[in-house]
Amino acid sequence: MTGSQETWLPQPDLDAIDVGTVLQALADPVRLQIVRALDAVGESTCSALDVPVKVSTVSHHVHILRRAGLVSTRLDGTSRPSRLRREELERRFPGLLDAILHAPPPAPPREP
Amino acid sequence: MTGSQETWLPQPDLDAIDVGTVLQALADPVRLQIVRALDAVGESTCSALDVPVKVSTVSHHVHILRRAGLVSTRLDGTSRPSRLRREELERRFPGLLDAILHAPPPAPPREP
DNA sequence: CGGAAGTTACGACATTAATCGTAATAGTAG
DNA sequence: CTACTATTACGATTAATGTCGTAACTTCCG
Repeated sequence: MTGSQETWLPQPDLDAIDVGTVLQALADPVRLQIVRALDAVGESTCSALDVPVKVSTVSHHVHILRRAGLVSTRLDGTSRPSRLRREELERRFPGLLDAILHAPPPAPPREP
Repeated sequence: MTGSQETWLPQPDLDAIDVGTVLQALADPVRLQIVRALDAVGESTCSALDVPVKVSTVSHHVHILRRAGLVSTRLDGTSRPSRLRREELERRFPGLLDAILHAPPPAPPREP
């Protein structure tokens, strides 16, 4: 049919992931920024992400996100674009990802 | 009427709290355990919580949770019982606390 | 086949954070 | 007023973790 036959980097079964692992993965500001960026663009490689750290560090963070079950990475030639595991996460932790991604930004401190 | 006149430890305005701060506070296993315990019993002091660390460490973790806007602490004589800021958290981050507290435990790895 | 580009694994360094023991503080009962 | 209890602030130690530079690896294209 489609003949897509895509290959993916090995990723954990979400049922075996504890919610604490997910929270720990999302605790880092850079990783949260990566998750938000992936939510916005849908799919991206490490080098294409606009984050204030070096590419090798981005790769490290994406690796942690993948181990925590948050993203899946596709093999496409020399490129390895990653995306959020939306549907699976919604089934495993209903409402969690949405609650985090749609959280309103903090109000600035009141100035006199 | 009731004349309760309760006093509380200073706590931040939830509107000024970033979701990243909340996630970072919940990232530690001990703190997540504390939050679950408070969810179960409603209110508790540091020394009454059943966690595998010393009381001074529990106090440290509760302090972090309070700074992150997750718990509020009441002054009651020599006792300082803390509780979750449920309603406020629900208004600030709808669905977040429930998603975390009601997350199903991980499935054990398949054994042959 | 060989050069070029993108990605990640590896090792090292710096920073952060968790934990504990002890001391200081505040309230309560006798 | 004094002894006792509960809590937290403080300082020190140890364990994690984020960051980077470099090298190795894979794929694509001429």
